[in-house]
Amino acid sequence: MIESISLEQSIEVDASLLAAVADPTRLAILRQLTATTPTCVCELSVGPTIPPNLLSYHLKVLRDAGLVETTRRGRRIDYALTADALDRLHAALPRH
Amino acid sequence: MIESISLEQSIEVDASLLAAVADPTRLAILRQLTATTPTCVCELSVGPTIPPNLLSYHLKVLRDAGLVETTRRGRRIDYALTADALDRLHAALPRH
DNA sequence: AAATTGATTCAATCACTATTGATATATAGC
DNA sequence: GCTATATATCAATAGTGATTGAATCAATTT
Repeated sequence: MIESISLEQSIEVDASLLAAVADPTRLAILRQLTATTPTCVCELSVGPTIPPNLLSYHLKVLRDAGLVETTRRGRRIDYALTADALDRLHAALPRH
Repeated sequence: MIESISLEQSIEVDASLLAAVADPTRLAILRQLTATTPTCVCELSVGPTIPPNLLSYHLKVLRDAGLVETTRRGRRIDYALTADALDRLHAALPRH
């Protein structure tokens, strides 16, 4: 199977994983969840005045990337990092 | 100095650093430079048929992010990772 | 069961980034 | 000096992602 010149599958996957965190709002969310997890959406403070629907959008991007997962608690929804989130992110970057 | 709710400076900086590598072409370049550095532009193979000016554009994004640096060798221009490129990238991600 | 709270979804717009095509610059060889 | 090679820059377009505003859904409270 000749694969020499084309972009490998893992590159596309890794690049889109990195894209999921290459945004100030989402990186802030990720850091906050790394520090204290799980955290309900209402307690995430990632900026002066980020509207709830925009926060929802960014959380969805992180969910779709498999970096966070949710559990409902009453009317709250708690967000937590997935088990392999940080490993997968670091693995996407080259290491010397 | 009250800083509680706003996005910290480092978040914006780190997010844009990650954005520089959150692209399949640039991630491929970065990996190739990690493996064999320095490498002249003409020897970078990051896709089936990437036009030279597009490659130039992506290299400029990496240069502007301070991730790569150049040295001229005849009519060639060699690209190499900067000394702290990989450290800065990993530092931008949270670690458990 | 109506009202409230916490969060998501949808459609539309705005903003940014990647790509293309053409032109320019620098070095080397003839 | 002219031509060819290697790379970069510029302007325009296309494509993608973030933001906004309105509407919806689910769980709780009264």
